[in-house]
Amino acid sequence: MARPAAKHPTELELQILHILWTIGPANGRQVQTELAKSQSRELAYTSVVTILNIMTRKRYLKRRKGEGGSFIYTAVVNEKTNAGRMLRDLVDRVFHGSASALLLKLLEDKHLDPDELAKLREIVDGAGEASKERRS
Amino acid sequence: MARPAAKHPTELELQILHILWTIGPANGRQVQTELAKSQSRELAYTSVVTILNIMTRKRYLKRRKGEGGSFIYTAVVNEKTNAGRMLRDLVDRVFHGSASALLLKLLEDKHLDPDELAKLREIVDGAGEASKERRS
DNA sequence: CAGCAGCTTCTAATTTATTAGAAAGTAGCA
DNA sequence: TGCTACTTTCTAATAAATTAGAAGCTGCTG
Repeated sequence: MARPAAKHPTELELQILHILWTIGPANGRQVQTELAKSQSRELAYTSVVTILNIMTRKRYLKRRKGEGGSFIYTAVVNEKTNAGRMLRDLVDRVFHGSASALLLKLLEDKHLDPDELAKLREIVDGAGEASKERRS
Repeated sequence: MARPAAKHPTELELQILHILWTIGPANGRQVQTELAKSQSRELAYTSVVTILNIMTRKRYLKRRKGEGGSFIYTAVVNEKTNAGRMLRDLVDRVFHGSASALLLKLLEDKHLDPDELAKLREIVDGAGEASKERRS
């Protein structure tokens, strides 16, 4: 028993999912173009299709015949759902199940850009108000 | 060019790091025992040592000769630093750089246990207060 | 000193992930 | 209809991750 199958999409798979979440159902050629454009990842067409088929086997995608004869791939996994799963996994594996530890880390992160920090404070203020409401 | 080296410790490596962060410097035998205990992962001694050496090569650990003749392994990477790195990576790769999106997801997570939720609110309240201070 | 109990290092097997060429199929057009 | 420009599928190679046995070294102990 070597290497268990990964619980989450791999890096390349995530990039492809991101493309499909963004532009919607697409064929291999479009995915290849988008990969080259956004991710600066120059892959041969057959490489892209190989990954798409593996992702279909893993049930990350489904495919159907399109007009032009080529397959159209659609993301089966939902972006939000996936993000939630991966976040929960990080909480479990890296923060030992403590969401609050993660939040503290998030707030102390020096690499956060000011805009994001402001937005974070807004959310945090809002949630603070909301919980004050509930308490009174 | 197949498979680039992983940017972060793999699952098994993370479990081992966790052990060393918890009990401090340890030899292969101790790590094996702890793995079997906490992670329900029964690995042969030589398997554990192989991983420890790979982790040493990757600069995750350093090792020195101990009294009993066996090597003592020490974590080089810091737990907080690593958690921060992995968190930032998740923000980038899964939440497209938006820490606030991650926070919203964290707050809406139905799988959070009540204790953690309470702690989250506390932090969020505190941060809310703090930012109110700064504004006044 | 011989042997054993322990360690390290070497070697190797398996699976996943990544990459891509070769071969085979298909549909439109000259 | 035969060529061409696509497509898909098959095959394969490489690297990392995981697992572990075989071989070799070392220091006690009877």
